[in-house]
Amino acid sequence: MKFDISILRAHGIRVAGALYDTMLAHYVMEPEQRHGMDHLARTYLRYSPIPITALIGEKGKDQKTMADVEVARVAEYAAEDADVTLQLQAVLAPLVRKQEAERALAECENPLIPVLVDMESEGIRIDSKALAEYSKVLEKDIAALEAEIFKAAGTRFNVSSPKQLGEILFDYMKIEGKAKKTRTGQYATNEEVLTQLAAEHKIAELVLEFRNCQKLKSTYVDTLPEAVDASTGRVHTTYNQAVTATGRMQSQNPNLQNIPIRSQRGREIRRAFVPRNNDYALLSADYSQIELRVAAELSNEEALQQTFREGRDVHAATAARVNGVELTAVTPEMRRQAKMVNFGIIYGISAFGLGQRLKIGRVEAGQIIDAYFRQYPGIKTYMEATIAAAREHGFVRTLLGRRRMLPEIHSRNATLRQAAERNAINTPIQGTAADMIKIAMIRIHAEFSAQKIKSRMLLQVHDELVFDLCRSEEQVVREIVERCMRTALPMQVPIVVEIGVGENWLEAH
DNA sequence: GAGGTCACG
DNA sequence: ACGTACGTGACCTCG
Repeated sequence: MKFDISILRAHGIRVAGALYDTMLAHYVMEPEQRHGMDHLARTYLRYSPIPITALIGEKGKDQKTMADVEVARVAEYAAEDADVTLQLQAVLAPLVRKQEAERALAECENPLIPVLVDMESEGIRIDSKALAEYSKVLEKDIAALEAEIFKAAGTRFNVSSPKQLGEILFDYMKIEGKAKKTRTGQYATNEEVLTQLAAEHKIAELVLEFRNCQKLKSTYVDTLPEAVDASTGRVHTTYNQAVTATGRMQSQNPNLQNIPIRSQRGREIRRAFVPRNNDYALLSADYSQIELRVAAELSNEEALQQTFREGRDVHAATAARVNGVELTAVTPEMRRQAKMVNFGIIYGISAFGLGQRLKIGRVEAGQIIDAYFRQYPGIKTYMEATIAAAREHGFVRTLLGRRRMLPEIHSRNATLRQAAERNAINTPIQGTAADMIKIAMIRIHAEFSAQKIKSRMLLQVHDELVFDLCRSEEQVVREIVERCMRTALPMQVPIVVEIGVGENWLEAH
């Protein structure tokens, strides 16, 4: 457990119990300290005989304010020797109020706690047999690739060691004069470098494929079956709800938010995520282009909003505008560039960064950005206003009021300062999308309970929710999930949710 | 435990 | 001259 109990002592608080209010921690503690608290709080809730509603406060008649909730806590805690939470509340609640973060706390984070408790307890079923077979396939591929690599190199070495690989490629084989170095002076052998080399040198291609197989095997195929809980037969991840800088969640031990999908070899792993039994299927619900829609909303950029209202392909529409051509004249290359620019906007664009991604010069990238800002002036205004606000206050907020402090915004070091400026632009966008899906999760969970739905929410992957779908409930579950996700936050821009159902996670997409 | 790499949104 | 696209977690090597 990473949590350091000294934080309690620092506040002059006697340590008598473990429970703590996750979200209060979010606003006043460092990430390292929050991490442990977050886990402790939910572990406690899962095993506590005290009703959850008593711990987190029930919306309703006589529990309307935070102070009211405290009354309920006092009663429950009187029987326990657990005054830590209470005493911390006294110290921290005024801080939350001072930060005007009560909405994020009351509407989002606190009610989310029991939802996550249920999701973690529920777990997800995986097909360990299928993974074991896939492991054998990968093992053979890896052995064959390794043999070919040794042949191409003319020597044996540890292909998994970036240091050894770099020395073989650039010193022993001398395949390239101008080898890139990493920060520490070692040869860089990452995907970008190897892809460059692959055109001329077969060995680079082989190493990329070796790495791909090795990654899939060691991180997913061999590891997931080991994570199956002996008593439930399912994989139970741990979610941290209040650790990241933006308000997104994390999944760990194992991380179920980075299961492969982009490569053909990788996406096969999703076939091994299966429903609990034959009466169930998996349902996946995705927000479409959520961060770009949030950006259009926050910036009040009329043209971008209009594109979404008309339900058009936003990247193609952007390409048409920026290039000054008809929609029908947009080439795939133009669309690809426009997509990169749209992503760049969300990340807090820079000419250098865009140029690198598009493999074009900084000046040319700058011209594309200028053209973009001419077409979408609201985006430009929004970026400037956001940075100005960050400078004034030292922080930025999401729609719900979640804060991110940005002390580096005043740094004399340009690199640090510019990074803070990109954070200022990105955080309200990424964080508001995070607020939105969290609220959707709370409402879906509530409606499932009220209607005694047997289907269960299993996973959250930032803009996607995955459910064990009881087949007889398909219609009603589709309706609840789509509506709760679409309407979680009131927005001018239409929110679109795409839903798929299948025999496994891959087919549900 | 740091560094490098790579899986995801 | 420098050097960034934003947010994460896990695995492997190596000192």
